[in-house]
Order: sequence, then C-alpha cells, then structure tokens
Amino acid sequence: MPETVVTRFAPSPTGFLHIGGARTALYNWLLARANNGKFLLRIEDTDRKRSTDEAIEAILNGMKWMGLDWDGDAISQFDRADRHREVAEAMLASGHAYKCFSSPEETAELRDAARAEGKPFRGDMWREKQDQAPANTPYSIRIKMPREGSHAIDDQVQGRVEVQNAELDDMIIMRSDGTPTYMLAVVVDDHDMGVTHVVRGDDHLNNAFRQIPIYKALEWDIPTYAHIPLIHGPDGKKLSKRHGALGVEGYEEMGFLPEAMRNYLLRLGWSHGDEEIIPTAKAIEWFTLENVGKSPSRFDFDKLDFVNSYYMKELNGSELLPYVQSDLEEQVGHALDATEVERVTKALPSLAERAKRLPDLHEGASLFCNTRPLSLTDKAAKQLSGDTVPMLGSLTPVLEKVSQWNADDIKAAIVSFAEAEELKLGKVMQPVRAAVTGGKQSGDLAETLEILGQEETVARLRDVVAA
RNA sequence: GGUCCCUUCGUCUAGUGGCCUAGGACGCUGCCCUUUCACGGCGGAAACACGGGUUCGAGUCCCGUAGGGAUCACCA
Repeated sequence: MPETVVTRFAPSPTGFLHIGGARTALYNWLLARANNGKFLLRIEDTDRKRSTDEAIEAILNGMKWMGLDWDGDAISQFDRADRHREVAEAMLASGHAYKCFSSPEETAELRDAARAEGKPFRGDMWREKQDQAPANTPYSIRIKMPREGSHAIDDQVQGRVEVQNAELDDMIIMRSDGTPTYMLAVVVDDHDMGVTHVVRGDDHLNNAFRQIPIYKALEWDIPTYAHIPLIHGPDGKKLSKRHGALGVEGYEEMGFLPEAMRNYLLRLGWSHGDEEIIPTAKAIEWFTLENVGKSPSRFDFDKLDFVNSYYMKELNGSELLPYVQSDLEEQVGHALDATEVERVTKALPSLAERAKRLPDLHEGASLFCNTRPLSLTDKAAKQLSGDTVPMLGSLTPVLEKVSQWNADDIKAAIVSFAEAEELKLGKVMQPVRAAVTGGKQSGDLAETLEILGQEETVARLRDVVAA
C-alpha cells in the first residue's frame, strides 16, 4: 500500500501571496489532490517583527481566490514554539546541538572578518568549548553539523544533488531569546504534520542540506523533496516586490479568472505533452512532479490573456454576470434594472468572444444599459454625418414596423430597406451600429438590436436623427 | 568570492541516442471568411548558448567555457 501523500504550503506572512508562491501552492495542492492525499497550510510566522495579521489575511484570501482549499486549519508556526524548544533541548541533551555564548554583534563581526579574508564562517566559536560556559549569559543553540562526508538528496525535480558536509555551518536553531529559527521549525513542523513531500521554490534547495542533519539527529524520516524553479519577470529578472511582482489580488483586479490563473501557472514550468488548455480537473488527473521543468520561466501576460479569454468563453451569461455587474453599475451610474440584467446576460457570451479580461466585458455590456442619450466616439460621430442621418431617419419607421423582434427579421428588414434605397448593406449597417452603440465594440448587429429591444433601438436612432 | 542549480524559436514548452531537414502554444505576420471589432480556417518567419569528447549515429550521454539564477543571518 502506497504511503499517503501529505504536502504543505508554508508562506511567511511578510507580504501578499505573490505569483511564485501561488504556483508553489498550486503544485502542492495538485500533488495532494492527484494522489488522494492531504494539502496542509502552515503560516511561518516565527519572525514576530516581520509577520503581520494583514499579510495572513491577504495570503488566506489569495488562496481562497485561487481555489486552493487546504485540509484542516491553517497552522501558526509561532503557536508551536514550545514544541520547537522541546526539540532543541532534546538535541542539546543528545549532543547534536550545543550552546553558543557569542552575542549577535560579536558573531556578525567574526563573520564579516572571515568573509573579508575569504574564509568560510561556520559559527562554531563554542563548538569545542562547552566546558567553559559562562554563567548568567544568554546563549543561542547551534546544531553540531557533521564535518566529514557528504549527503545527497534525490530531488524529484532537480535530480540527485550532493553537498559536502564541510560546507555546512553550525546554524542557530534556537535564538538567545528562546524562539526557534526557521531551520528548526520547518523540520519539526513538517515531521509533526506528517508531511511526505516538500515541494517549494528552488531558493530552498541549499536549505535542504542544512535541514537533513536535523532529521538525522532526531532519527526522523526525511521527506521527498521537489525544488521547483522560480518565476522571473517578463524581462528575465527576478520577480521581486519592487520589480512588478503583484499579489494574486492584483491579478483578480486586472480581470483574470481563477481557473485561467491555475491553468497558466500550471503550464508555466510543467507540461503534459502539447496540452495547453488544462482545466483543473484534468490537471489533477495528469499532475506529476516528474513533468516539472528544471529551468526558471518568465511571466508572460500575452499568454495569460489568451488562456483567460478561453475560460471566459466557456462561461454562459449568468455565470459571467457576477464578475461584471458591480463594475458595470459603477460605470453607468445606476443599479441595473430587470430589463438591463436580462439584456446584459444575453449579450455577455458574444461579448466574451472578443474579450481578454473581465473589464473588457463591462465596457461592452454598458451598451445594453439605459444610458440615453449615448455619447458618441469620434469615429461614430464621423459616421453619423452628412446624408447618413436622413437615411437613418427613413430606416427608423421601417424598424418600428418589424412585428417579430428577432435577429432574422431585423436583418431581413434592413436588407430589404438597403435594396429599396439601392444602398450597399454596409452603408446601412455601419451607421446603425454607430448610432446604436455610440461607437462601442459589439457583435453581430442584428443580434445586438434584438437584445437591445425594439423600443430602445428606435429611441436611440431617433436621438441621432433629432440631433 | 565559496557552494548549488539552470541553458531548445521573442516567451511557455515537446523531445529521455536513430521517429528531428526539431513538434505544439502565445505573440508577430500573409491570405481567406466578414456589416465593425473579434472568433475561426489555411500558410509564413522564428530555437537545440559555445567548444571538445563518447558513439555507426547527440538537442538527447560526459567534460570544459560562457551566460543566467539561488544561497551563504540569532529572515523565512
């Protein structure tokens, strides 16, 4: 029987959920869901100075928006400090760790000096002098790293990676104020939470080698590692906060659908042959770590737009409406009435045909709201000059007489009008479109008029003729 | 600087020694469709970083060079 897969996402709450974190979370979530396992969430808030409640909120909201649900409650790492301390004490007792009486300032000085000389700094000032421990002096606890040999991990993404133990420093696992450091806390928490697969950014690859000795000291099983490459900005530079990195809520505001984000982020660094459109259900079916790429990738808005437009087209009018209604109401300046809701709902699918992002939708949808008289774009105004106005004047009564207000009959009426007047169809259609839409982008004209309704159509035409 | 990782079209990628005169997608672009804008259809330009090996044969394996990235805290 295969072991149950348990993954986790462990962000530190020092800012929003950025795009790289979102992808890491997605991969962890997918791995768990694909294997019928568990996906846990742990907030790494042991750094009290930098952690904020706002950031925790932002991260949780980001996860929810992305549709990444976690099993059980989100765990606060800080709440587990007692347990971390207990483990540190145990390591001290077993001789796998020792007390360090150097102050932070002193340590920094020694480190800088060592680096200036080009020598490695291992922080092992007190490693061999435990018998000289001063009384009443605060101390931190450092791990006693092995100095001989090496160890290797079989990373599920990076392959076999080996590091010499001599490269490792005696890092601090418990600060002099009694709080645990990250290196200790991750190991203890991952173990206690039963995490089997650690999937995280490859900026942690080196950390794996510093964490493994802790597992060994405690005689715990070492999890399977998968270090995924980082995401860079469109310019190839690291995606940092000052470099255009946005929280996922930024993408929500730009008008991207969560499903599109999931698809795009999944495909950025992972592949399943030539598949491009991968709905989440398929992703769960197909996801494996071995198909994760090894090289960093760049974020590309053009492709995200493409994916997003695909998913928008998949939705029907009433599914689309909630995404646009409030922005639309803001734009037209009033709450939509029942007629408007009906018109907009009908129009949305064809609007989605030519939209990339959600805001493109309410731009076009506003045309189906009652906002007479319409303001005309320059282009529309230009088309509504000269003899097109009297032409519209004669067309209006014709449309008024259409008894069955549907696209086919409307089109037939316009066509026979054009024939009678010996005008090219375009010469009639274009001005009507301009008059009725005010120059806004819209789909098939007859269909647009049908949705708008006879009364509103005629009224808009009259507005132009009267002007 | 030490250590570690990475390197196929502009971008995301397929490719696991012969199926590759390197495939798909986005973007760009020609044509067609068309009442606008789109969508769609059919085409096009566009890549194995470089140099050595190994092999009958290398994008695929090995070594080196170059470039990019990560990391070296009492941050996570």
